[in-house]
Amino acid sequence: MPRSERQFPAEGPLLNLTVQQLAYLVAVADHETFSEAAASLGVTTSALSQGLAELERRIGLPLFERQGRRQVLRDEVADVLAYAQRVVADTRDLSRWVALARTGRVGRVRVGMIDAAAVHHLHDAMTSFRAEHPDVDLRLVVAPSGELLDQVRRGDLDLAVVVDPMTTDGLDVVHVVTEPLVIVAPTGQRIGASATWGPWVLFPRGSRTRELIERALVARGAVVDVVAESHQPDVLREMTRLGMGWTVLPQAQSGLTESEVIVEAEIVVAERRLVLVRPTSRSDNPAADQFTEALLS
Amino acid sequence: MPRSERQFPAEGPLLNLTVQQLAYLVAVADHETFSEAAASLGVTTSALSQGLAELERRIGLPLFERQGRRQVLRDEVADVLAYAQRVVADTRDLSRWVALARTGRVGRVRVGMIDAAAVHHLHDAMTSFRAEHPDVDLRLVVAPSGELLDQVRRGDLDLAVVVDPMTTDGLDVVHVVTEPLVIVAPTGQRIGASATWGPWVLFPRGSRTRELIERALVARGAVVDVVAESHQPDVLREMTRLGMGWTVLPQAQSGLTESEVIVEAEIVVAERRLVLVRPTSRSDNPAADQFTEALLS
DNA sequence: ATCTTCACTACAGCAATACTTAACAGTAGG
DNA sequence: CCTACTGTTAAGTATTGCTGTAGTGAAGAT
Repeated sequence: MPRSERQFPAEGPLLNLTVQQLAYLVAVADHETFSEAAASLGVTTSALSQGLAELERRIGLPLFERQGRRQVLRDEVADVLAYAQRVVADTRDLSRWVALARTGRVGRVRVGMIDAAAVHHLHDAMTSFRAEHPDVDLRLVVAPSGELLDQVRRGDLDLAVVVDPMTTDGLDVVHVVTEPLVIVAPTGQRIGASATWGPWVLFPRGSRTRELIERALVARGAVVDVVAESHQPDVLREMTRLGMGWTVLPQAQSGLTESEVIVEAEIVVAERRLVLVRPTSRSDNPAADQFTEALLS
Repeated sequence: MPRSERQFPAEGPLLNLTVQQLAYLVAVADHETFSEAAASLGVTTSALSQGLAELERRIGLPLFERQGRRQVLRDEVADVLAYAQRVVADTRDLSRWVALARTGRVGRVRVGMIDAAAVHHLHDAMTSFRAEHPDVDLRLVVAPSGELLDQVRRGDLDLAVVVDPMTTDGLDVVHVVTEPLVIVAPTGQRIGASATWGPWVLFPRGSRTRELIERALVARGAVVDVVAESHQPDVLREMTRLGMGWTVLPQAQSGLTESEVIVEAEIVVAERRLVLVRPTSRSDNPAADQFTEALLS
């Protein structure tokens, strides 16, 4: 159908109005004259006049009547004005919300962290972020690095703090902290030559940290015979206490104070880099940007 | 300020959105895919896609995320969707209201009538209009023709039924009814030769009907000596009963039945044309159009 | 594995819109 | 009458919104 033929929206499902035009109407209702109203909106009187004429045309009803040299709203169209005021007010609210959302002060951040990061390294940063951004909906998933990376890639998470992965396709990676991995011998045993170490209770096969640990142990000439596995450092630590075997843990989760570690030679066998990963195309979540900034500062 | 520089509405008072774009958003929320939504609105997918992209750009926040080959609303922006739904719903209501207003089924009609029209000639037409257009706010002013004409010219009335005026500048005039003006003699007196008529109790000087009456009486050779005046036909009629003098009244207000009038020769001295007047520029009040139609049919 | 379908996007071209400035016109008050 | 103040109209320009066509990439079929 040629659009020029339908002079009236009578057929039509919906009036096509702009918020701008409605704002004009509201401004005119709030000010004595078109000129004042136009000034209050920062447009020329001409623009206002034309805009209102267009609004009138689209609605198909006369909205104004001349009174002397001014033009005033007819009171028949109080309903239209009420509508305009409602929409403009709603839009103002939306604008404010958007302004907040764009600066990351409201929004949602879905964060993944491995346990060490959540509990030890970034706990304080997270609590202070919560305090400073109370309106941000912060959701935390604690899981092993591999799972978290998958979720970031799938878009289920906005960002994650994980052990530095090998493949970083489609991800932005920023270093957060490097933590030492320390050997923990069963209760009562000394750490001697690497050939005497073991057997081991370690993180499960497939885990990134396990990989780092195995490589480090092999490099030092240790035999890596694994007799038990767990994702939970607590569990591994307890097994060493029970004498089941040796383990290697992030220092923060080893249950050893720094001084305890230092007195033992050779106890640090490796280190792991914790990194923050985000999808590369991430100009899209200001709240996540804010969170990232909070973590890195 | 060059408009191209302000990339973001951040500074900005108000987002400039169109109802159309919001309708797109709502449609997308209601349908599985963009294609369906576009079809439901009768536009191409391309238009919908571009429209939503534009909306996204103006809001400055990502609204969608890809899921496989579709694009779905992010749930972070539930607020935006709620806003859009509110505005679209309001606009739909407005559209309906406007449709009614344009066909004159809602609105306001300010009507002026001289007493004879309101009470005798058009009473039935008005009551049936009320019944058929219950949502039209009908306001009636009863006053002499001169006052009503002024009010129509000032725009205080949408239309009026008055005695056919001499000057009709800026007014549309349609004939409604012609009514005879009959002589009423004081009780007990016969209507003889015109020279014997009088003295008179008549409508006030300045009244249009008075003018018609005087002219007619003079034309018939009567002496027009006026001893009392009133705008109210009842009052004039009563004065004749009290013997104060003769009068001339619209037949309907004379208190005489048609048969009573007919038996007397010479009793009809003139007639007056009642007309409906409206401002010439009157494509602007559908309710008034409807009312006019009701009166004339 | 490739082919097809689906769901959306990019681009060109065109009409309509929304501004600007400048010139105009009607009214009120000296 | 002149002036100041309304709002409107005209002309020119940038922006917008649409259609149609031609992609692109993901899911599913053969």
